[in-house]
Amino acid sequence: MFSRACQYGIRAVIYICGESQKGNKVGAKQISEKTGVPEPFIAKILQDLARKKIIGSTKGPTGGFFVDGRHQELTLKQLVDAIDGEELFTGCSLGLENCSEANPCPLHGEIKQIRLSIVRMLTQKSIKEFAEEVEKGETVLSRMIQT
Amino acid sequence: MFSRACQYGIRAVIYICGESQKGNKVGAKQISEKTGVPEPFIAKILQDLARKKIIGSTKGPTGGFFVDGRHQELTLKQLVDAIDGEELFTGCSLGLENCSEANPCPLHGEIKQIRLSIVRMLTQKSIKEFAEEVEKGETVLSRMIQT
DNA sequence: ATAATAGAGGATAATTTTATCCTTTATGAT
DNA sequence: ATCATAAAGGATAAAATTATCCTCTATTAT
Repeated sequence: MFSRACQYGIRAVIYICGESQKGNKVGAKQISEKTGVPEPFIAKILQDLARKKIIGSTKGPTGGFFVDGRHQELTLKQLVDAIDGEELFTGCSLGLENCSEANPCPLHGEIKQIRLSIVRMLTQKSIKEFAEEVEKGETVLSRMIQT
Repeated sequence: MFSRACQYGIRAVIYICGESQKGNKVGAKQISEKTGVPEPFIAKILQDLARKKIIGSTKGPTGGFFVDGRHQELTLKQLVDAIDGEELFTGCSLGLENCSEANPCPLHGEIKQIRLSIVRMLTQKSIKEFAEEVEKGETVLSRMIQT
C-alpha cells in the first residue's frame, strides 16, 4: 500500500510533530532511534520533505527537524502525496493507462470506495492528533521495549 | 497497492478465464496482445501460477493457459495472495513488525476496515464473473482501440 | 516418426527502491 | 572568531522488482 520510504516518513513525521508540540527539534539520529527507521534513509526522506516545505529543518547545534504553525494542520495525505505521489489515489489499480468511468477496469467501481476510505483515514485526523495519541501511549511508532 | 506483476497477473487471468469459458486455451503471446502486458513477463508470472496450480497449462500445439473446473470459483484474493503474498492483508501498514491490537500503530484501527473492503472487493465476485463483465464489454483489460 | 508449437526453467539485464557514506554548508554555543 | 553540530547534497552500493532471452521438454498435428 505504502512504500517503505512512505511508512518511514509517516512514522518519523508523527514523531517529529510530537516533539515539536513540546518545543523540541529533533535530529535524524534521535528520530531513527525512536521510530526504528535506518538513520541515513530517514535523513534522505526528511531532507526531501523539508525541501518541499512539508516539514521544517534547521542546521547546526540545537538544529533538527520540526513542524510548526506553518505546517499546522498537516495531514498524512499530504505526506503520502509528497513521498509516494498520487498514484495510489488516482492511478488505475490494475495499471491501465486509460482506465476511466467510460472505460473501466474490472476493479474500477469497487476501488473508488476503497480509495475514499483511505483518503478519509489519511485526512480525518491531523498529524498533530496522531502525535497526541502516541504521546498518550495509545499507539506506537516502533517495536516496543525501547527506553 | 498491487505490484505490477500482480496487476498483470489479474488482467491475464481474467482474460484466460473468459477464453476458457469459450473452451479456448490461450498462449502467452495472445494474452500479451489482449491485455497489454509484456509477453515474457506475463509468461513468467503465469508459469508461476501454473506451478502453484492456480491456473492450468499445457504445452505443445493447441496448448496454452486455462482455468477449468478445478479452479472454478477462483477469486482475485487467491491470485493476489499467490503473486504478492499476504502482506497487504496481514502486515502492518506502517511496517511495524510487532503491530497488534495491544500495540497498535497509528493507523491500525482504521486500516482494518479498509482491508476488509479490499478483501471484499477481491472475493465477492469470482474471476469468472469478472471475465463475464469483460465479455459483455462492461469492463476492459487493456487500453482501448485494439482489434 | 517427425516437425512445429508452446510452456518450463534458468540465466541475465535493466530499472527502481532501499540504504549508506562522505563532503559541504549553515548555524548556534563558546 | 572558532569550534562543534546537524542538515544538505551528491555519489555510491545493495537489494528487489521488472523485463528479456535462450535452451529444454512435452505435446500435438501430420
